[in-house]
Amino acid sequence: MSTRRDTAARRAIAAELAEQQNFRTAQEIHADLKLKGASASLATVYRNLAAMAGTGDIDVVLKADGEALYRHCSQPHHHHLICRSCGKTIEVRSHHIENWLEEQAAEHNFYDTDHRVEMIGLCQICHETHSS
Amino acid sequence: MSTRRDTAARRAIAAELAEQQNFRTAQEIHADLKLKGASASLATVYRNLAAMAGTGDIDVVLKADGEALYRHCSQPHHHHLICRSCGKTIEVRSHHIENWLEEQAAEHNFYDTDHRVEMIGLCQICHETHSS
DNA sequence: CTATCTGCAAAGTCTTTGCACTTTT
DNA sequence: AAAAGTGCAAAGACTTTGCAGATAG
Repeated sequence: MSTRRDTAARRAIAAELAEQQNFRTAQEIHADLKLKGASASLATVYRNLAAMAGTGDIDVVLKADGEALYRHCSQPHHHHLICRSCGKTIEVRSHHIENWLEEQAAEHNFYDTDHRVEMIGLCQICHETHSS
Repeated sequence: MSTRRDTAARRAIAAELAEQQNFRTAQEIHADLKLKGASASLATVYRNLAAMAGTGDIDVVLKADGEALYRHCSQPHHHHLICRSCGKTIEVRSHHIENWLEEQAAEHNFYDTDHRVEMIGLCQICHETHSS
């Protein structure tokens, strides 16, 4: 699982990730593949996602309950604004933030730093729905 | 478990959290309590931590593998710089960041937002150790 | 043909829950 | 006593792993 052969399962998983814009759980990806006929076992989905995440091919974040969310690695460096109800994600970016983060790391003598900024809330639509 | 009675278990858990500065897992807290004689069942530890986190009495973050880390609620709002090797945590804070985050949320019409900023890297000590 | 990958099912972790019993109030 | 908390063990959810069979190179 360290190397990366071009298998049907891996292709299907990669395709599924490429097709969807939002973060998905391994379970969802597995279910979607099954629906589309291009099934792969849950174990295989996990193994491939882990491999892809390991090589940096895909992004991973953790939901509030600890479940992992995967998404195909995108664009330049950025962060997320996530709706806690519908899961909609908006990418945000700012040089200010990046700079500040790097300054902090340097100031405290940290090396090989990486960071993650996540904001969760209710998007307008869900907010309106909930308050009805 | 919604209200908060003054029980031995809750006191022991709160004391344990107050005593330690770093983030601990529920399992660790449970083990430590057992060692100190002031044991409480794992289920009780979880129930109390959940209750305390719910009322905002303690902070919760998720480890990379999804396990929850708890820590007695500290100071004002802040974020963390964590050593990926030894786990040392440094708290960082900045009005700039907070403001920027709020602006972003507002700009995208998000409500009831919360956010988390985490930086991980190697602290100086671990960096030196690793490169030997 | 050999190294890998996949499926399946069993096993592991962390966490939650049902229920009878105990402690608070 | 009534209400809330606790322990224990069973149950859940997500993820990992062992192993035989299938597949890529």
